[in-house]
Amino acid sequence: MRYARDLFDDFPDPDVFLWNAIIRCHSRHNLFRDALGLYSKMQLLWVSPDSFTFTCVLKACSALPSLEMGRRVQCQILRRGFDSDVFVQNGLVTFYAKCGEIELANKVFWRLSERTIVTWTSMISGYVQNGQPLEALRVYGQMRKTNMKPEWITFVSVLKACGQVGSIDLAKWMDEYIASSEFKDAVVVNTALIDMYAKCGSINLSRDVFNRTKDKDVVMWSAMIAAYAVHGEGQEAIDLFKAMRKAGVPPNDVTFVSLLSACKHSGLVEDGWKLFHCMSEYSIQPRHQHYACVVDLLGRAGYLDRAYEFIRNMPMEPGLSIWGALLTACKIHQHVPLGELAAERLFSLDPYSTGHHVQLSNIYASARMWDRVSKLRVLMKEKGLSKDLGYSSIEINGKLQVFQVGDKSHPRFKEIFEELESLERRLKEAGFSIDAESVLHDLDHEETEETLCNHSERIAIAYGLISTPPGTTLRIIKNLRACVNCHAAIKLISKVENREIVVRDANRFHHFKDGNCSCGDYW
DNA sequence: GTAGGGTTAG
Repeated sequence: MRYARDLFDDFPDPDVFLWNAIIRCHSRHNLFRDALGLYSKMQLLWVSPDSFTFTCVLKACSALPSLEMGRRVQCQILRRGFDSDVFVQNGLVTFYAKCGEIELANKVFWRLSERTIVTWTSMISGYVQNGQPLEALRVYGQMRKTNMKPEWITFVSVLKACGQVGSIDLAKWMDEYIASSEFKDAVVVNTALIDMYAKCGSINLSRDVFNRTKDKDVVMWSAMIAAYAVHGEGQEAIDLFKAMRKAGVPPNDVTFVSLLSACKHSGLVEDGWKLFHCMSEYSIQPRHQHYACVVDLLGRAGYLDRAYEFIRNMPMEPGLSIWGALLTACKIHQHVPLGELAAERLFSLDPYSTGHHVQLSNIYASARMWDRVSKLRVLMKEKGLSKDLGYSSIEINGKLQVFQVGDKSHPRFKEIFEELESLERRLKEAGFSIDAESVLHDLDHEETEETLCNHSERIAIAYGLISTPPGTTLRIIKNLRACVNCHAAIKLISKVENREIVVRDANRFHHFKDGNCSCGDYW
């Protein structure tokens, strides 16, 4: 790289081809700011950029990302008449999507007179990256209507969208479709399939894909380990890691993040601790993320002091995820002093995050320190923090239903609320208090994120109960942060109503049947 | 010599 730059600098009067080459060279080495600097310099020297220059520069703007710089580049593109060049326009779609400006990406996309498979794939993956999987699938549907032939990258984005939606029926349909295509043995596509099935709740189908794929690479092994992690099957993840070593595939840093996260969800503290310390055997430097996993691992298991000690001995400055993990642990184990310490660090690192305030508030509430709860509420109001609305979704007969707190938009909402009341009655009779969180609610008529989630979750459960006959599987998919009481309630419902209930909370699955839950974790 | 991509997780 250095050598290339020296050569370039020695050139008396580089033309646009040379400028393009050196800009691309910097981009390839992740030196995006330098690439953009060179682009500015080139303009100062009156060298006219061409379509190659613009695609490279847009890529650098996307990678940073820098919305402001990209917009300036777009002005140049218009001024110089490159607004019909399909490469440049594809770069623009990607650029806006990577900056989170998905509407602008969409605008550029539909204005184009010509769309290649890359354009379509850029738009689909743009929606996926911005967490809008249904839009991504819609665009894919539109693409199919034009008889455009998908490439393997297109499938990867579509599979990711399916995983985000969480519908197992959709997942199976895509799998069958791909099986009939020329990409059925592609390792990258199969890796995306493994990930998709895991996110749709079926670890067995993930494993089927894994088993049938030859020449597995490190990414595929890691994806399968991550799949076990998300399903709370820590021992399986560790066994797979052993098999991976036996197969002679060296792990990478991502493999270890998945492994450590598998351990922490299964309470395998000592295994996780050993794995963390054996990373150097593979010449992998633990990153901040690995440290965060260990803090989580120790913290969830209740070793709060050990976790704090570990943080203090870290070779790098502990960031958001470290203190966040400690705060979560303090919430689980109701440790007020350490929770306050973690929250203090979080507030200074990220003063305007609602989540951290809510978590600390919940720690206080669980310790019944109501005065501190109110003080915190005042602080939140002063900072102007708004609440994030929690929502839940539920899949019934392949159809996805989304509920938000207090949602009355559903045509059968009256029935739903009645079912909810009857549900609470039945639970109370059985000795469960599902409404513990509403103590907080009653305190000052303001709901925390958590009570909001619980509320929509309960609506979702009620809806599932009135829509499905006993004996069927109920899948509650998104964003559920079921508290201990809700967990107990779902257990009971699975028994009383003879239903299998699959719940996905923030990061893993829980299968409820006959009053039992197969993913234990800390509950 | 240009564009889209698989595993990390609250």
